Amino acid sequence: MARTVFEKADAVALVAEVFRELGYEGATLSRITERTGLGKGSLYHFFPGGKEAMAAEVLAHVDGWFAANVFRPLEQDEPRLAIAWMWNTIDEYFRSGRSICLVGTFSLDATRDRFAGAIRGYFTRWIAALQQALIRAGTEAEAAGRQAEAVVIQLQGALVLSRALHDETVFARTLRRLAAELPR
Amino acid sequence: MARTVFEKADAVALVAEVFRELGYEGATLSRITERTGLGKGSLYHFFPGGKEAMAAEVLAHVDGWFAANVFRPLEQDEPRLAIAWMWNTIDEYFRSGRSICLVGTFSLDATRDRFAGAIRGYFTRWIAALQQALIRAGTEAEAAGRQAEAVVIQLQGALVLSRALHDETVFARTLRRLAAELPR
DNA sequence: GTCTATACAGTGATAGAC
DNA sequence: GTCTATCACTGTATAGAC
Repeated sequence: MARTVFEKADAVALVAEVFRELGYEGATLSRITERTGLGKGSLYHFFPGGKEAMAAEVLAHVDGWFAANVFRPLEQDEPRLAIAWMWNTIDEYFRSGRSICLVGTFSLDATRDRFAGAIRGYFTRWIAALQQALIRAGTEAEAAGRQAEAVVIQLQGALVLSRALHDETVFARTLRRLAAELPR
Repeated sequence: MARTVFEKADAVALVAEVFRELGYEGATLSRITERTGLGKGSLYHFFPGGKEAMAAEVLAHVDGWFAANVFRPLEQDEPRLAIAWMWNTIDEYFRSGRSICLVGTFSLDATRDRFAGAIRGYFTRWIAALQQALIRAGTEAEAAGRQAEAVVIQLQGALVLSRALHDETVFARTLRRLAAELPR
């Protein structure tokens, strides 16, 4: 059988998907091995810190992706454009609700305490970035804060409900509703 | 050491709390034993079906509680009164966001597939009950459906964010915002 | 970098004494 | 009903060959 050689970046992306689907506790090493095709040897070569290091790197990877594709545009680009861009990016990223938010999953059980800093950082930056964009688009500061928080809440909630009902239309519908409520 | 004798109802309530805090995979038998004070002997006496039966009964218990305290009032009582009652009940139940939704937690990882029916039933009945109340309060049917779904989404999302940020005010703020948007 | 073999604690579950 | 002892198995992690 042909050996497949991975780079670390590939490994992180593959492992991320397993954590996303199964949660931290549900993602056992054997399931990670089985779903990624990476043997234990490879996994511990890439992540000498073991399972906790895998999850930490995966969180950092997700945060980096959002920083580049969502947070920075909101912070720096033309605000209405960045907000419109966010709806599309988010819809693609969560595959219209079929995939879910790894950070959200980690928030709900005791995994939160293991990665408290990374989890808090992700959400606070998202809310702050969106608030700034709204302010620059002409919204009053306090209202912008409330609105930004409400958007993140509804995205997370829509992911929960989408998955609970096996119904992708929930997420798409929520995105459309939010887009209509915010400055365009 | 004094032996404490439990009834099954006590056992279900105690076990529920462990699943809520740790999730299905995180709630190992030893952690359940340690946090409830119930030995394995007692647990398997109450739940011959093992861990999966524990979670199933816990889900049924949660559903029963919501049926009595949230769904039936929405379905049968004066709608504006039932909606006002819901905000208070929910706030207490989730201890203002410090506690989270067991059904929501189970929705996000592979646990969903284990209890798909119970999970879907809980959310569909909640949304349908709220939609009916809104219709009886004078809202047009389709708008009532959208609004009911949005409320459940935002409650779930607020629980995620509350926990992620260690910030209870998120949940309280969301409840107030929702209460202001719905008929009173 | 990937594999195999292996350590050893922890997993869900059962049986029998009280 | 509750306890203790124990089962077979899976959990994370490590070591060494290639």
